[in-house]
Amino acid sequence: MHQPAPPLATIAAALRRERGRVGISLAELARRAGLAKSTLSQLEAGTGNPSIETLWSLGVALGVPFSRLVEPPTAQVRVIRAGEGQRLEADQADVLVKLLAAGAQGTRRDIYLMELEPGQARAAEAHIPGSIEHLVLGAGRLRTGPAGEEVELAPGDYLTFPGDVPHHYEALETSWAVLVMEHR
Amino acid sequence: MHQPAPPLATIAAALRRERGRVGISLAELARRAGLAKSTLSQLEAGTGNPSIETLWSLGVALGVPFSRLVEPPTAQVRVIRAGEGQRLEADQADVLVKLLAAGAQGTRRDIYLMELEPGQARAAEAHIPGSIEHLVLGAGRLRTGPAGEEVELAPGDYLTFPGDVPHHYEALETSWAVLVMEHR
DNA sequence: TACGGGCGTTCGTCAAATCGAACGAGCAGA
DNA sequence: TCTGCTCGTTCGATTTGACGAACGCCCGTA
Repeated sequence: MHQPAPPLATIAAALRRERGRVGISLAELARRAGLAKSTLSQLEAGTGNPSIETLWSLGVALGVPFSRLVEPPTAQVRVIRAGEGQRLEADQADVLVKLLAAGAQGTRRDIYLMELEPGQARAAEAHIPGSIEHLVLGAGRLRTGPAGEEVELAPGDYLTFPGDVPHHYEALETSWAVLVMEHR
Repeated sequence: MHQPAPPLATIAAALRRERGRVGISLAELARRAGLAKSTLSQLEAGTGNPSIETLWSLGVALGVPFSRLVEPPTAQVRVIRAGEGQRLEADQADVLVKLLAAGAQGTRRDIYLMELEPGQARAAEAHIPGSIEHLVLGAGRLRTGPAGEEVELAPGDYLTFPGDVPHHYEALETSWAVLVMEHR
């Protein structure tokens, strides 16, 4: 898998953008980050290849997570696979998954409503790396989680776990849940 | 705001982990990334402070997004039981809002659990422009929506509407709902 | 007009990251 | 055993990123 963009220009743009958002001068940011003005000046000019520690301290000073500075601004077009919601629906008879709101290009979350009938445990494949699942049980009883770390949920319970490892769903009663899939 | 972890050791661990996942040798990875073996060896040992380009090429060679290498292993399994969790400051007595998952600065969605007692209608100010609210009712009956376009919801119902206009919440019974706030 | 202060850039120096080569270890096969 | 290969580490040489100082610039103000 190829990464989309060379980060040099991206970082320069991100620094200018985030610094403008905070509303401080280049010199002020350099002070807060503990860097030399010259270093920051070159970074914002697109010249130079900062070390991790340098960029990290800038992230801290700007109050933004690290990835904000290296990844292209609008969460690069990680296409939400059109069939992803329906595929789950198709291959298991006693699970119904409804896509409530698809994250448009550039957003990072899909919202599903999942209805499950009691039956044997269902295994789910690992999703794309970096995805996270958030789940709130609406009704019923549900045993779910990453393989080996399953948890039993009651209505109103909230569970989050990485979606990029194999995990299980097992409805102990007829259940439904809200599932928020968070992509990277 | 402070970032959680010093990235030096995190990177070393991430490199070993991801390389093991791909199943290639240190020398092979160095070859694919176009780096000297010695450089990679020191990085995996925790010594050194790689430049962005160096770490980027490793990300490409490993086929993982960049942030995978610098941020601590993001998600673990976490459960918030129906009664647990820290409640947010409620501006009205008969509403409880619980933040289940905050979008770490820069992400675009927060997940809330909202509990409402029946009472008079509650008006919400308009949020920041571009925000969208998604709501799935878990139990009870809730009448909500933008002013003038309120809809009555039953358990399992899903409603979405712009959050940047004034809107109302009115619980007809004791209710709870999952609220996903989508920003920007 | 001259002054002080902050701004962002440029230049020379130094420390450090990267490189290339050599090393010992492990392993397969003749 | 000996050969040939790959692995991962260590050690000088060199490129290069980070620093500090100086520069020109723009504003308020005396």
